[in-house]
Amino acid sequence: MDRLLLIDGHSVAYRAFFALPVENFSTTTGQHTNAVFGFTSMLINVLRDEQPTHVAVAFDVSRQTFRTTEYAEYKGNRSKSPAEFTGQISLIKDVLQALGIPAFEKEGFEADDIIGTLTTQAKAAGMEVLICSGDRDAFQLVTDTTTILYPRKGVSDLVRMTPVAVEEKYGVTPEHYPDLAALVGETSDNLPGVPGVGPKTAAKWINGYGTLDALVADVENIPGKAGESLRDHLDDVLRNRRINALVCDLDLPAGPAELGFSTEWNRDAIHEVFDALEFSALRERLFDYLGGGDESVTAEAAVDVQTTVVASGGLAAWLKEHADGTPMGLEVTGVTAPVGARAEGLAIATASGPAAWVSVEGLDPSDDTALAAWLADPAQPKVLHDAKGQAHALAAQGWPVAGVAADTALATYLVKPDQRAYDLADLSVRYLHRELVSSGDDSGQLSFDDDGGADVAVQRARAALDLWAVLEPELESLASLDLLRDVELPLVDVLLRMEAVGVAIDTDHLDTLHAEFTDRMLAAAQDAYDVIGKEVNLGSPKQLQVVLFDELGMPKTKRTKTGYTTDAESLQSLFAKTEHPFLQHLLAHRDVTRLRQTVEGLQKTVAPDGRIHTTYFQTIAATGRLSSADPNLQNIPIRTESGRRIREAFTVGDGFETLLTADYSQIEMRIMAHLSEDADLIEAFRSGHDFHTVMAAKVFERDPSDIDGGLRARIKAMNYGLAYGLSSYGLSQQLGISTSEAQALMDDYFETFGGVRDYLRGLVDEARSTGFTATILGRRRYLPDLLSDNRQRREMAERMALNAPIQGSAADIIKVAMLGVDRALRESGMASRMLLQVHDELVLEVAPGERDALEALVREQMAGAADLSVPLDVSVGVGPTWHDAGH
DNA sequence: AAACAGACGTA
DNA sequence: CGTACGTCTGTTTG
Repeated sequence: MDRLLLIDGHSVAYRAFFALPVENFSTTTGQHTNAVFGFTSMLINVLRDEQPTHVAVAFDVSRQTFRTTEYAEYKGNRSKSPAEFTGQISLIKDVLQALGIPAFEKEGFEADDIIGTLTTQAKAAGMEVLICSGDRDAFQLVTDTTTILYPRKGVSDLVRMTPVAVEEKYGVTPEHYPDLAALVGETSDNLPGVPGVGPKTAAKWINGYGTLDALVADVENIPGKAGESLRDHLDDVLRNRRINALVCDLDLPAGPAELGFSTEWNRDAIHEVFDALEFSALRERLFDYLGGGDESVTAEAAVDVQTTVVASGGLAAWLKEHADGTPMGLEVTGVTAPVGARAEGLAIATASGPAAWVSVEGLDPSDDTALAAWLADPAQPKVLHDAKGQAHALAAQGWPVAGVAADTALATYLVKPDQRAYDLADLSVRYLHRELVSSGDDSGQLSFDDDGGADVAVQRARAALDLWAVLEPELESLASLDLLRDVELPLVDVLLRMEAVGVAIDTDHLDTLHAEFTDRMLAAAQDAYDVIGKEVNLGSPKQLQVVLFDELGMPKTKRTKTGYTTDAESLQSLFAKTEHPFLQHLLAHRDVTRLRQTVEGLQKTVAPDGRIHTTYFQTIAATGRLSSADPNLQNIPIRTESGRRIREAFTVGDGFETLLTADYSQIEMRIMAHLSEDADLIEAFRSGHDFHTVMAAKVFERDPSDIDGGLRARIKAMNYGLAYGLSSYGLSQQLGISTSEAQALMDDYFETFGGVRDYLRGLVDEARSTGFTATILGRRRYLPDLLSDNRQRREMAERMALNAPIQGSAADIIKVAMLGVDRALRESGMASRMLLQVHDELVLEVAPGERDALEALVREQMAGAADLSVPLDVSVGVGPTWHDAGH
């Protein structure tokens, strides 16, 4: 049967534009090509996977259509398309022309109308139709023979919208989809729907009445609030329905039968276009498809990989042949968490093509030995993506890893620290222009994985290796190669061991706390209910708002997106005004509920060894800090007495003498002193007296003995706020003083510490001109928003620019300290070990008899982690629990 | 079931 | 209207 593929060119190109970062797709002449790349990539995939016999692409011409005449605000919310996008549409048309695919456009109409018309004609001619569009209006065309390929995310993930799929998703048949859309509205087209009517209600109505017309005819009898709302907005609905109906009888220059698609291409034309776009990888994919037409062609074919599935007893020989001291990509599959880690398979890829897959199960003893030796050999460089988890898996099999020459997740993090995720498949597309076959492909019908993920793992191993080849010069040009090699990479091993060791937990103590907090929670809730005479869900801000502002008539607090805040600070101030006892019980309930939650969370994560093993993430925080998760041990309470009792549950483990904590005092202000070279600030630290008092004495020009608690508190708040880009408003809020007083305080402060003022100002200025900030170790953070027209974004970026070098340098320093402590511990042969890092604090477990030596070692390594113009002060505490060891 | 919002713990 | 995080609960959306 004939099969017609219709593509909404604008919609797909626009999706591609936002799915692929524009900065990674440009020609040497500076032409942006991300949208062209994404569009072409999708086109090739669909041609390959769907094998259409006829193809056409439809484009929008301009914004002016019969729809804007009907309703001037149609798509009125759409901002102008970005400058980088304009121009790419015409390049897409060049690609289409080279491929002999017709492009349609029609003045006054949208691409969807062209698609509607061609679909109608094709159906009449008995053709099967596939529509690729990100515009939901097209759903009305879906039938048994017309399917929409709707991009779910990015450009490679297409969902097949069949009649069943549409009905499953929206609860109505495709022909009624526009009825539903008319009721619900379409934000992207700026078509408001009926307020209070969502897809559920709309579907119920339409299915009840059969059609929108029947519903409208009986509109007077629709019950409830929703019915009233419908009557109030009936005109909108009818207008929406007129607008979202596709025109299916346009006069077009060609009909479906004339859209026959052939791969008898003019290869010269294709080469010319792809050369100009610098799409070498895509061209290969295109010609692979042309040449083979074979179902097994995958994107993998674009690189030359010869996978050997290593049979039992064959690994030693394979390694002997291929492990020649040049870097190899490694990917380990299995369980990669600190607890329960297990390696299932390993893929090893060489840069020249040969690759091996080996299954851990049933590994021959000679293979085991050879593999262990290769893994542990520092002279056999390995490149991994996100090595720590994989190293856990290998360690669990008794295979320690050495010679990790690069971790491409860490490398990318140093290049782009603001990205929250570093998925290898994404990076492969971005940097290598290569798609990886994904393992968890739920939409993909073809799964021919009899080697337990061999294909996927081998591709990933190779991708990591190739990615490093791209990233290494990039890091070099950023002067960040040392940071990777000397800090981030060696830190992986330190974190690995900290995670594996974990921290001992007194579970009985946690149980006691849980019982106690539960009692207090129930009591506080009962007290609160008694005051207002009924039970509400105290954990629901929505219900609380009803009680506080409607029923109790309290003054309104600060607005949130959905109402008024009920946060602790606001409840405190409400209590100050009203003295209503409900507020006290509510606050008490919040506090103790929170503590109980924290305890429960900890209880759930205690491993069979009686210890908690957190996971440290090294690529999350844009400033360079670590983060801790599952559980987060960097936010265990300390401020309140009850909270501190939770720290009593973190104890010294069996066979060890005590816990030791060591933290930097005022590290961020010290970094500021060093970087600003402000003489007074430096002197304040060198004096060795109470820092905030000395600072206050300088600002207020008094003797330190004349500084009272109030003055000290003001300067303390100022000191802390400084590196966050504190405003006079923020300072006034914090101190409970007027904005003008706060401003005066800031003025005095900056007059005293002119060097600090100049430094901070220079920081932002420099970041604005270079586009980034840098820490003492050269860790960058890019802040393009410093040039934003939007004031809020710009000011946010300015505060980030103030904070990033300070917070980031502190992160650099403690990372260096951790490496030093770890190295010194191993070199001295001590049995004590590092357990936790909490940004400026380290927690260690002291082996018997090592207490004094360990303290000296830790002090030396932490204080010596950076050479600043002020001393790096370290305070140390010792005790059987984290609470006792704290200070 | 997943995503978002609000709240709140740490440095 | 102060930076950087992670996690819980309730609520809305798909």
